[in-house]
Amino acid sequence: MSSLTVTLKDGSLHEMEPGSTWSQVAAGISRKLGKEALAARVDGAVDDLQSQAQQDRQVEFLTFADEDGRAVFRHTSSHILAQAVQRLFPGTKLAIGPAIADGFYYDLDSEHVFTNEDLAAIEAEMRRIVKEDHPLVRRDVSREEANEYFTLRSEPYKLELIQDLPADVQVSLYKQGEFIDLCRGPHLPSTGMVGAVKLLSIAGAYWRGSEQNKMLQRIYGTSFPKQNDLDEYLQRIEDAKRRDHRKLGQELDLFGIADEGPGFPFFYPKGMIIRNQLEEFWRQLHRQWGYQEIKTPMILSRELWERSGHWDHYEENMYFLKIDEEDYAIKPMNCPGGIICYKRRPHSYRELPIRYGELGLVHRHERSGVLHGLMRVRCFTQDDAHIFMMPEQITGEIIKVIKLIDFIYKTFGFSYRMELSTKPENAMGSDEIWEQATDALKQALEQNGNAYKINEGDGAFYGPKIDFHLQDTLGRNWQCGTIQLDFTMPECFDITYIGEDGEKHRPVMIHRTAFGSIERFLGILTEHYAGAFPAWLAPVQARVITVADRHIPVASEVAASLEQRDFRVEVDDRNERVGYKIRDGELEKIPYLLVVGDKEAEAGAVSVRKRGQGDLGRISVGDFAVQLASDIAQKA
RNA sequence: GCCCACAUAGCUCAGUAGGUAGAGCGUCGCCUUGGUAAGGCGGAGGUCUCCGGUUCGAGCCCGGAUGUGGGCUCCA
Repeated sequence: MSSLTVTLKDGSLHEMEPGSTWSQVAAGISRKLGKEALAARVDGAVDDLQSQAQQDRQVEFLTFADEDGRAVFRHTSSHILAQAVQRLFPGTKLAIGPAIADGFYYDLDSEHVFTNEDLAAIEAEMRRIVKEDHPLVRRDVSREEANEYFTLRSEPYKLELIQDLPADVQVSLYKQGEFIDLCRGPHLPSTGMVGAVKLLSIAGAYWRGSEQNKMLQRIYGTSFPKQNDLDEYLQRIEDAKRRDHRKLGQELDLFGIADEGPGFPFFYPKGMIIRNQLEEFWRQLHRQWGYQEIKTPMILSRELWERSGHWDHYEENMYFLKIDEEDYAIKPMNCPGGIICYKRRPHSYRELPIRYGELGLVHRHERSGVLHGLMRVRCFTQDDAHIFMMPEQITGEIIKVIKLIDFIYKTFGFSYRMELSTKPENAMGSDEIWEQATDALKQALEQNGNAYKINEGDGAFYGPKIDFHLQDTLGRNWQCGTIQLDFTMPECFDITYIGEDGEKHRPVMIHRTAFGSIERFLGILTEHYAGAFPAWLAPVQARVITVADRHIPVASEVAASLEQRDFRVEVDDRNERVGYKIRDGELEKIPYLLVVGDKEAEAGAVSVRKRGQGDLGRISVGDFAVQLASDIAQKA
């Protein structure tokens, strides 16, 4: 019988025996690939290595280095988790157990409340299953057979899943040892390939993500081919914890949240310096980019919020109050205030676009369970702006905003991705207007050459939006910047401009932020820099350290001279040894420590110690000032 | 809001069989005047988150509230 031919990733052809599996094909290519391959991508679709190889296919072998390969690896890990749980806790009902970014989870329903001690036991059982090295065997079955099986096993969630599978989907089961799960696959050939597993946490999760449904118990875990990789990953998690902005905010005395104000952050003097630097940077940039700054009131009348649509569409996030028997609301957004500014007098088309920037403090009611340090709070300062323009200015203006936001993120070295959110259920305005606005955003993105993902139904109630998502050190994404295009509010507030023709016309609005929220951005920055803020942001840029008490006058002179040049300087004249004060300064992550003793006093110099780099030697105060100024100018 | 866990000095944490609280760091005082990541000695500092219960007696056991953490849901 003649051999079969498949095309490999690099375009080369590979001959193989009829009836061989992808696994055998991989092994035939190289020993290494045979060992490392986890799954095969056949004509674009990921398949089991155990599947029979077929003639004339494009095949690519996936290893742990591939995202899809990792997903298969983790998916099999989640089956092992479920198997272990059912061995130790018979009667536990299984919901779903997918692979996620850095691991996997399984949602379980059990009378038993799982504890951390249970996790250790389950983990041990998982290792046993790995050691037992069960092959995973796929079997396609009829719906009737699947229903029968899971009815017999009393697995209500599986039955519900089967019922909701589209009619044309083949139902399949995967078996490993005594354990059988409903699963589309693909899977590793055998449980023995899962080298190292670790269960990380237990959390509640609603069945199918809906609060209407029962709360299940979710066990999170991760797995790697080698113990070493797992250890490295766990180390990374530890490092990330050390960078947690809540911890650093406390340690560096920057900001915090008191029990007296859940979700309402406090900024201490040092945190305030960073904040003010960010805001100064923002103001300077926005002046350059043609924005004018405004400030609008925190409390405005019910009538205004009814008109803007917030009263109907945003009520559950708002705080209300009465003044002299009249209803008022604390602003959850700055836009109505910006519109009132625009409306204070008529505008000519010659003035447009008008860009009103506002660092506006907004309050939003967030559910108690979602609060998280500075990242998720109940009051925050949006670096907002409202741009009023003619319809023909839309694309150009949106591209400008994208460029401005890009410039800001690059200043901090952040990577980000963009998402376009479309009309939500709870929306104002007609479908036509939404389509027009959404198309305008798409056009700007495409014209500017930006890649983006579409997020159906996630727009603001008044318009579609482009969101910017930054990635933090834990790999979490934070929504920061946003650009929202709005045809609705100009209508609600009946705002106009006088056109070339002398008639009134309706302007279009952009709502946008770059930082998103100063608070969240500062939280992200704190983690990004691990608290070691660059000199332009650092609360203390240099600290002068005295060697002995007799150097206090010289140290004060050095500090005064630097302060005169507008640097943020402190003197540590405590009666302690140099080593002690150095250690303190390093722990406080101060960019420069300047040691002043006899030698420096005599030479009119300072010994410079740069954060993380150690002693750089003696230079004059003037030279140091030049160096620091250069760091600040470069935002380095 | 929901599930689970946690809440002890300014901070980080011990407190093991219920018998009216401990350490390190920080702070204050004294000694030391020391050259690049912690000198020495001493002192002060706590209604053990709050409310209620069990008990002769509660930091510890029980119930509730509040807050925090990990998630779910929701968002900048």
